[in-house]
Amino acid sequence: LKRTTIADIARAAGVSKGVVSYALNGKPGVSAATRERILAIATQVGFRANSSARVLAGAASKVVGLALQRPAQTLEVEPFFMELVSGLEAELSASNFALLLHMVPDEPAEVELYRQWWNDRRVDGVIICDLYNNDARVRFIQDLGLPAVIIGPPGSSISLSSIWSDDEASIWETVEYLVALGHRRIARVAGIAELAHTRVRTVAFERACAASHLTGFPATFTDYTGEAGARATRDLLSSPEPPTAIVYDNDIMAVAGLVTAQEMGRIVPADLAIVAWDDSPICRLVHPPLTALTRDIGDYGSQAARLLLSTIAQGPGKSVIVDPAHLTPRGTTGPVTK
Amino acid sequence: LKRTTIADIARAAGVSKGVVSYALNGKPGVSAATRERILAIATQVGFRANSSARVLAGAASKVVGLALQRPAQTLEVEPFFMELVSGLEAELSASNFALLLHMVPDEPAEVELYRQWWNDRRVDGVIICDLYNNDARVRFIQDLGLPAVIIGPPGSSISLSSIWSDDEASIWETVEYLVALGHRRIARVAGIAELAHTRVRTVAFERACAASHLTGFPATFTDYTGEAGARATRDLLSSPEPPTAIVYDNDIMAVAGLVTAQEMGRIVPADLAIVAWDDSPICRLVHPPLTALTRDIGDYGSQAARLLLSTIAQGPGKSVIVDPAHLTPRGTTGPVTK
DNA sequence: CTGAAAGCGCTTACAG
DNA sequence: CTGAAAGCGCTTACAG
Repeated sequence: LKRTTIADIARAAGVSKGVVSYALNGKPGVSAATRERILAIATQVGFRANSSARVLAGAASKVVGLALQRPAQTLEVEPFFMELVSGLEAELSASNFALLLHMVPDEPAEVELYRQWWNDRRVDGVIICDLYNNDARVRFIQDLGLPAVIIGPPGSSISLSSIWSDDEASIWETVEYLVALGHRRIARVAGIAELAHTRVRTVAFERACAASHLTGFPATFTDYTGEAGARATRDLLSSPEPPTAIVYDNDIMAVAGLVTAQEMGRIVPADLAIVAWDDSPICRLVHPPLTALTRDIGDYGSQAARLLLSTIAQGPGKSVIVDPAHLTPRGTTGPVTK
Repeated sequence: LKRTTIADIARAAGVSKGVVSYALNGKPGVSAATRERILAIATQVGFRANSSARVLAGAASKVVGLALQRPAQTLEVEPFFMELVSGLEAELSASNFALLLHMVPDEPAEVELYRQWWNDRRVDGVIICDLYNNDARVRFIQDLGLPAVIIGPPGSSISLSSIWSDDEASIWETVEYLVALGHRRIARVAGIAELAHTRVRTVAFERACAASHLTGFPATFTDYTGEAGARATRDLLSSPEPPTAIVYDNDIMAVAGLVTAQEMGRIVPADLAIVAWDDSPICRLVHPPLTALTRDIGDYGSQAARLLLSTIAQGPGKSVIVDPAHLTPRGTTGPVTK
């Protein structure tokens, strides 16, 4: 099974390999007639340039890499992940870029992967997800010189491109809405404390509560599982001064919280209001359907892809802030009844 | 930023490039002392062989490809997908193979991707998911000569390795269990009709019902969404002779069915028994928790990876059948009350 | 056990 | 506008 190469095309067209390369890559220096002849032959024989050879000779790989830490991150990533990848893909494939997805067990493996990718020029750039506080990857990627876009709140002194959704605004919108409904005791069941966006939300939540003179509940940090959500809810509702509203950092915990509250005899939303962050089909399936913070994750991914492509072409751009998640009121929020 | 190459290592070690290559790849023909010296230098400078060059020169890529059709498949794939990939990864990385994940919009794009992958030797083999009835990909992969493992029921005259879970056994177990509880009117809300495993389940369900002399309900085919599950449930419960039990082809539809039944005033499981296929955290979160068909998807993935690695090394193996999904009775099934 | 060389399939200056 | 050649960084027969 001999593969077809540019040498074969060159022979068939009666030109040199170099001319074939120029024609195939749309570079100048080939007459229109020759170019057309070459393209016709290439199409006819179904020619596909060998990408290893292309990359080895110095061409761009036209591939964008995305490493995901697993399985620790599983639950956090699931609802968000697929939509983000869809959005990335849509934008990338429009520019003839491919997305290379790679699962890694931990940060050292992720960093090693970046090193290898860049060493091989297997990717032209990468997307960095799930940013931690003082994330070591940022510095590493910067030193490596690998073009990158960070999806997450821009930390201090980052010279990488970054994109993120303004979680602070969403928190304020949520707290003010609940306060307007008469809630004075609002708790928050948060995700992993070390994640950068968790911190942003936590700080914003404290400020928003303080602004309305609420006696704030300390955030409960979890691993995003339903079990953790149920436990946190049980603890909160069992306390001497239970909250009248709880905001959850993901949909699974919100569903678990809803079921837990109902099991404990609470009527939702009369006894307890519930807000889920990141809407999903599950939020609409439960009863009553969950009030949720909704955002266009696919568009988030598309914008990240656009930013990365421009970073690859012209160096790091400035931070982009996408539309924040907005409240979609459904059946789990209402005025305080007591 | 000059990259380190085997030429640099060779110079430092005072040997030729060929010897470095042999030493690095653990091939014979190098004295222990030389090998050790070379390895020490390579480790010290953090040498990483350029994979494009390796592959271009004819080495194995040590990469396994997995193409996923999106976004049409989104919902079907989500619950199952992550666990499968985890299992694949675990087994592959133990053998120093990487997993290359690629989203494609449709079958032509998927087929083109296989062609490109194999043309470039970017992968040593692929995993084929979401098998359709008379799937054209099977024939294509076979003709291409690309090592592959099919995850799904082996069709007729397939010479590719395949692995699948015996859905027929799970269907029989479910029907017999429901019959033992006294159910005589059992319906099934199925997934996409064109998927091979859907057909296997449908045929098995009809046979199992016939074996117990049940007047079978025709399967309702859906797109796996909660909306479709709710609609199917509404239709079934509104019919003159409604079922007393419904089996759903995924967790989302089962949850939607449960909520729909409750909205229609039915008590679950007294008025209606519900079984979900493929267990998930959501199944345990709703109230009452869903009786589900549970299987070890991660192990399924690991076995698929093992089969592919052996296929790459020694050609296609025979079909592997993994443990079927087994019933995990929870709160949505019980004896018939009327 | 080791070295020198050809070759994998491209791209890209460099001459004409 | 076109051709001949060098080079990307490896692997692998082929000699010694």
